[in-house]
Amino acid sequence: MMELGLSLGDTPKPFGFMEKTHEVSRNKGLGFCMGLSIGPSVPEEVVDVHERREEEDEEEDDHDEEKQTSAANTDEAKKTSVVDCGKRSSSADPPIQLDLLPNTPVSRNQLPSFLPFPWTSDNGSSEAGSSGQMVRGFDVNKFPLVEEPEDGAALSSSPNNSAASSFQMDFCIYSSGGNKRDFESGGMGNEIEAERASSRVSDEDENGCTRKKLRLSKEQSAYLEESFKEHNTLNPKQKLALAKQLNLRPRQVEVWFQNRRARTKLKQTEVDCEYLKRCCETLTEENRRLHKELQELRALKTSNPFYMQLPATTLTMCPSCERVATTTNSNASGSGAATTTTNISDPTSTATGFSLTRPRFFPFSQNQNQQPTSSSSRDQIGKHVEKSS
DNA sequence: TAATGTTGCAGGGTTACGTCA
DNA sequence: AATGACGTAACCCTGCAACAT
Repeated sequence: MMELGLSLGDTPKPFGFMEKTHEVSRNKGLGFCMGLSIGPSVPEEVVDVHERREEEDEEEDDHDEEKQTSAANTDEAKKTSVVDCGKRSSSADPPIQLDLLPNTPVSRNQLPSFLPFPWTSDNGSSEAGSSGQMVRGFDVNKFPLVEEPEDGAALSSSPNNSAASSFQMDFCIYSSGGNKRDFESGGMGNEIEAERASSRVSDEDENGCTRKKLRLSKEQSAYLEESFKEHNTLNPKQKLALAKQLNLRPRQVEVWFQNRRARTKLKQTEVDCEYLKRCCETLTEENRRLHKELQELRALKTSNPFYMQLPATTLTMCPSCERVATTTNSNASGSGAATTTTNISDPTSTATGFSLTRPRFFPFSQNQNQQPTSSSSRDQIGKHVEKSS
């Protein structure tokens, strides 16, 4: 339980960001016990898609096997990892905006629509149509190989669109070596072999094959980004399907998602820190104001002794039902038993152990007759937390 | 049934590379 | 041309959960 502060002033202006926070706090609570909460949880649509994805994995896997035989071929995968973006205006596509807010709808038309996801129902339901789209978007068989100098030069003319993505690394993948946990048994075919091989890259310092940083193309990044918005984690089938579609190694897809999650978390942490900083500043200012009001009230009490004989209004927070009860004390001077009337006014309040006494007449307040209302009382109470200490 | 080993995965941290001002 | 900042792909390590023995 956290003690609540004593507010003698009128209702200050509400804080917009606290209003917004209430919605967020329903999902994942962090921060103050007043429901002051930050941080998005997993959006519902993400969960839905993820669950739907689980159901569709089986049939999509069959589709992938039919559609992506060339990408599964390791020889082909070694030769090229570029995607066919030439038929789409890649440079005209707007950059993908990172959306950290869970309830913010993501406009699908912000993103390049050249490819359906292998796990979406659209793609899974109509194999022919999706397959055709896929061919238009990422037909690796049509694309010139990177090794060929003239074509490769044309591809990577733009520094930002380094379409010759993974050739340098792929060049030394399949030579030798092994990794600590990559000796699992089970014949899953070429894809697993490719993934195993991709895991060995770190060990390939001999033969002059050091770790080479590879920039993904815009199309690959955009597709991965869109995929990440659908679900921020991958199961093996999703990983393989994405790798096939983008002509990347599954390890690359896996790493990209790991890094993407890390970036999201880092960004969210920054947002949270900024928010908490603003909260702290707001509370500090409110505390300062309340102290000032308290001093003024005490000064007024000493200078005008009749002032405190006015009936006072008490707001009491019911710990059980978490509602604010308005209590009118007919004898605030303390000379007799007080008769009280109670009105439950705020069904949304969550504070506990809250009680404040406020004179009906408040000479230095701006809104003298304003009572804490249901829309803002919780915020008011929340802002009074830890101020009285 | 508990203990132990294996495997896969996610997260945190780090490194190294590519890009840009 | 050199350089530092920044973004990010790739990696390493660790912990955890699921599973098998």
